[in-house]
Amino acid sequence: MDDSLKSMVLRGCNLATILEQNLPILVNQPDILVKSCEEIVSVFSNVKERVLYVGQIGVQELHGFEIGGGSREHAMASLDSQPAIPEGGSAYVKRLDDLPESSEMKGMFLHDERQRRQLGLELMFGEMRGGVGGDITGGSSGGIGGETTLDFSAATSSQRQGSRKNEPDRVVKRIAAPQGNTDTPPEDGFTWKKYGQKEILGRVYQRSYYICTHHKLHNCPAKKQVQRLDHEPFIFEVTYRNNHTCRVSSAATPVLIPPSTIAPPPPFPTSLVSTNISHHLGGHVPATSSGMEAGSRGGSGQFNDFQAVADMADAMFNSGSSSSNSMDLIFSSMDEYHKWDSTEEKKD
DNA sequence: GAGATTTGACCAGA
DNA sequence: TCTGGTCAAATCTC
Repeated sequence: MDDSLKSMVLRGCNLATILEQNLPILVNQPDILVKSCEEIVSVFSNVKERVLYVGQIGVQELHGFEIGGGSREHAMASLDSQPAIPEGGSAYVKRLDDLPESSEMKGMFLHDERQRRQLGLELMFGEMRGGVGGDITGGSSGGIGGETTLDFSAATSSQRQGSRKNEPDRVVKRIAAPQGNTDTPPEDGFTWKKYGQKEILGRVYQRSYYICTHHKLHNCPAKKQVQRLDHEPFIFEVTYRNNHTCRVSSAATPVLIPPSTIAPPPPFPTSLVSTNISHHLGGHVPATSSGMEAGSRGGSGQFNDFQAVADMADAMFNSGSSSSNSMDLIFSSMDEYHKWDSTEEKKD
């Protein structure tokens, strides 16, 4: 893990600490509370993306959350070693709730169940049943609409317990319902036609079946299934099967694109929210640590930061419709970060 | 009227 | 035989 990544993690921890220490005051100032929560989510989401995309520790660490139907003891398996995956066993990633209370990883995140769910942090540890042997690829983000992707493209059909023979490669994602809307599945940038809905044994909610609307025109074989989770109706489990060949949406979320082909996101800019907290709280914010300072910037760059953060937050948290627009917004915001970073580095 | 959605029936894998 | 996935006719919406 490089220093910038460490500083980002420390920064997220510090923000959480600040939030915790000022919680009694912030409960009466919901606007600031929400902003600070969003910022913490953004920081850790960015860390997650960088880790997964850069591949420094990504897949191995996620494997540490137990793949292979093992016991609770394996849930926090050593990050230094790959857990054993039983032949033909089911694979899943342990839920955050299953992590021991002493877990540092768990301690990094908020303890309140509802808040975690709202922020989508739990999605980083989403439960998964299905195949074995595939890679876990990084989702696009945390927060509302955040997602966890498990790519089983590398798994053989014989390894997929419960799946049918010759079933095409599939990717399972968990996506929070946009704005808490449980009526409509989250958009992913592609256009789908619903061709079936069915009650599934042992499931509370019906599963919906979709096929790419361009399957006739472009002979596109892409399909997806959308299933609401029994215990968390605000979260959809979306199973993608087959790659799109239609290329109907250039801005669509690149579900199946290998992480290695995606440029790592730039370092997340520093926050103004924490500054705002300090301002609003009249100096209740504790002294910054080295981690905070490593990520802090001042001067005119703050306005750009704020604007970019606002844009990104708006795109990530408020967009429930056109994915292309939101993704454009996100990437344009990232471009802004990158430009700003470059200029700052030149100054240094 | 065209396209999307719903829903019951059918098919095939386990 | 059971169950998940798909088909296709009926219905709905624009």
